[in-house]
Amino acid sequence: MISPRQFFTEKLLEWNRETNTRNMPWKGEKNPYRIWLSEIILQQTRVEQGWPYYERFIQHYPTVKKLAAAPDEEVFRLWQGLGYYARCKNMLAAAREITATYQGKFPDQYEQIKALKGIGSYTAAAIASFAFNLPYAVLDGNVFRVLSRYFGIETPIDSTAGKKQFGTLAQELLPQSLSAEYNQSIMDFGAVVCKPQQPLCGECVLRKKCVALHEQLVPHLPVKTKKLLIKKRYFNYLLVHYKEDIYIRKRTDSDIWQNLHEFVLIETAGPSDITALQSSGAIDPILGKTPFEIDRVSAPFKQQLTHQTIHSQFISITVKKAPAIPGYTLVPRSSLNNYAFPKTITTFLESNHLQLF
DNA sequence: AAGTCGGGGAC
DNA sequence: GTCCCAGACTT
Repeated sequence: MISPRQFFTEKLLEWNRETNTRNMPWKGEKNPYRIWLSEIILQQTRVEQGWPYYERFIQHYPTVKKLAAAPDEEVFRLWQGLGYYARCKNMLAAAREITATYQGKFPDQYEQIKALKGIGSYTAAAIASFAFNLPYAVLDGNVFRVLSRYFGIETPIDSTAGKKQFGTLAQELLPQSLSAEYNQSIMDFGAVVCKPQQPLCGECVLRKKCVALHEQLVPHLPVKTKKLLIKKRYFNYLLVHYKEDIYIRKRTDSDIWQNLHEFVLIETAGPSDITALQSSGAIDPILGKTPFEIDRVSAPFKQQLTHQTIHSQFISITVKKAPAIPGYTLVPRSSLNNYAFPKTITTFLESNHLQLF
């Protein structure tokens, strides 16, 4: 009698060879730089969303040295719209580390790979196995889901105990000589068959021994404990025009959108308008006594983030003298396409055809 | 151990 | 609205 574990591994590999038709530009790739780039882009990101970004980055930066030599702002512009911008910053740091320390040759040992910025246990295992055939099992959202269902494990995957338990199991299941193929198989299987919603249990090659299916636990697995708390925030953006220039700054606080740019921000606890902003004295510390003229006020914009709902509006004003606004700099409006902005701002800009009112 | 970091697609 | 995606880092 074949054990559940052996059944699992063999059926998975068989499914990959005979049934799996999932195709991606980096599949079968052996160039560690390309594998790394795809893994960074795809962290918490759907394949369909990351795909065009991957193509663009490979075109602009065919080697890690090219990426390392690129100006920060240019790279952030390419990353614009993809989210989780710390990935971009860490990616650049890693590219420069690889260039400086390893002469541009991607390190081929797990510990060296994992020591690079932005590379955690998942990405290190992915690079180690795909590029170098090292026996490290990947543990991502797909793997958690497939393992928890097939083995009927109810330990929360977002707990320390869960990560340890699933990590140990995943490593034990890995066929050491087939790490690349196996890792690819289990992730594709989780994405195509053992999906989060409406998994294809009817045609699943593991169904005979799937604990969750037999105990009707499929919709309840995997278990997560943390619940999401979503805050509402209200951003009032002043588009302060001086001649052909406008004020912007780079966000640096420990907050969302680090390293992206924005216009003059007044955050309020609730919905506000220009009259309320003036009477509350919120504008004084920014413009001082500089007289200004209100040109136009935009419709409200809403953007849903994982932990926050951002309500924003854009207020266009003109000044005849250029005040010193702390933290902000004047740049030509025509140069705005050289800077990376958050989605809510690019959406606003595009809705106005870059006319800024 | 818990919080936080984007944007988008499926339901 | 909800969930979650080829996770990692900070506090």
